[in-house]
Amino acid sequence: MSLPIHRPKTITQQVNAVLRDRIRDNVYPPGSRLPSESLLCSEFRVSRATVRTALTRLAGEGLVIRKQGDGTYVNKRLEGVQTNLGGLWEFGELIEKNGFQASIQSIFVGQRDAGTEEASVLAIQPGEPVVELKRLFFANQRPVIYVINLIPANLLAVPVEEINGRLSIREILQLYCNENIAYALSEVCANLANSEVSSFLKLPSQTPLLNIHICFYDANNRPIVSGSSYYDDTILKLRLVQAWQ
Amino acid sequence: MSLPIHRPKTITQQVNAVLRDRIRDNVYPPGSRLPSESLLCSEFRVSRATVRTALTRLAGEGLVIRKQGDGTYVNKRLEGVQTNLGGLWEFGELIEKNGFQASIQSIFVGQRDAGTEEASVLAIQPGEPVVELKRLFFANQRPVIYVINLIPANLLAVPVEEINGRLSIREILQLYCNENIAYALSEVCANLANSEVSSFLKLPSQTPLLNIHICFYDANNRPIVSGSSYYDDTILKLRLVQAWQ
DNA sequence: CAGTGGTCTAGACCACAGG
DNA sequence: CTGTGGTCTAGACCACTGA
Repeated sequence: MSLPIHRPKTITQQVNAVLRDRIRDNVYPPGSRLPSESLLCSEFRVSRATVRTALTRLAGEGLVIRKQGDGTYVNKRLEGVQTNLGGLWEFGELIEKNGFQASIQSIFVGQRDAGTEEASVLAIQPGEPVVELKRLFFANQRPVIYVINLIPANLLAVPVEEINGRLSIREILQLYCNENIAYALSEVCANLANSEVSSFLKLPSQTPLLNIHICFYDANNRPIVSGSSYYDDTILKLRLVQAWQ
Repeated sequence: MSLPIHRPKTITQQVNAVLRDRIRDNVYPPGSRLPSESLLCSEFRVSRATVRTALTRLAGEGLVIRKQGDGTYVNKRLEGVQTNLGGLWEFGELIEKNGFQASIQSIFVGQRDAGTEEASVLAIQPGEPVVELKRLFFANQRPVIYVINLIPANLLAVPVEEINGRLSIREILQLYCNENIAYALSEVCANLANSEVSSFLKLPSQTPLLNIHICFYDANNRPIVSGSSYYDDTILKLRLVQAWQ
């Protein structure tokens, strides 16, 4: 097993988390102005650069809006559902942000040989073994996302049988492969549901669905997982916030 | 007319631009290691914080990958098409990144009264006037994106007739409204083409299309434009890079 | 081990918004 | 005018990687 190294959070992360909690708990209500950066510095006993790094991240997620010469304000438009881009593949989070209760069903976990196209995405040879995960995500007991993931089998540090199919992809990679995601390339398409997908999602076939292909890479630029997911966007809204510049 | 204030670029932006150019021009080829941060500091005669800010931005776009204890590398997987999220609404850029020649046709620019739902998105009263822009984007003379934008008419500083329908939304807002975008909320859906859309895009109706709704806000949290765009994703790929954490 | 990027500090000056 | 956020500097120490 991998050793779960305890890595204490950095000061910046702690400040970020405190501010995020205060916004969530309405200590800083929507639309209100946050304490000035220098006030936060003295409260947390940290330098201004640290506070600014934390605030920059919140602003990048659209949680706060900064106005030069004025102050930093809580964005009041995010009370409803929303998602930052990074959470695009944390489906549980996505479902709960939409106001539903999330659950996962593992449909298949097993090993097979990679096809030609699959192999090329994962930068392995066709026929090399891959671990396949097919999973279904539910929002309030209703199936909403169907996902297929492929991991090159040689990355796996444990037998296939030990994989818990209900963990997030990030957790699976960390626990079973000792790998961390550095970046991801994804492609968004609109497709009609095929029979496999429509049966799992309990939809009429030929329903238009969002289909997102993704490939995750580690810091060595090696592909570590590919994924293909099908959304029923009538139930689950795919909403993004983007800060500008 | 608005006054085009000349704002000299910050040092960070200049460093960022130089590094970006060098990567584009293969001074730093794909996969190669960049000079260390301290080397870049002495080359540009700036502090390390400045260099790091510039590199952090490049890393966030996935252009480079940083490895602690090792170095910063040019991501070799971005040679082909790709798009960062911010560019999602710079359609010309998107089309050219896909390797096509981009052109714009302005189909309609005019004023009308807002409907109920439109008014609620733009935080105005139903029946208040809005400026509507309908535009078609071409990739190599072939229509690929159809967009409808709505701007509250009271934001406009010039008569509707003066609007150049071939500018980007960002430019239109800056030139004619003196507004800058602070953030955007968007929603991605898979829809079947209706008759209006399918005729413009020259597609059979009932084709599945990507449909992206967006609303841009300024720093005062006021909605300044809404938009609805339809992609033919068989021609134009919607690809995103996301850095992780 | 030496060199890299990751984090953090304590200052400084600026542009800008508000009263 | 005062106070805000925006930018920048010159240091410091740490964690990590590769040879």
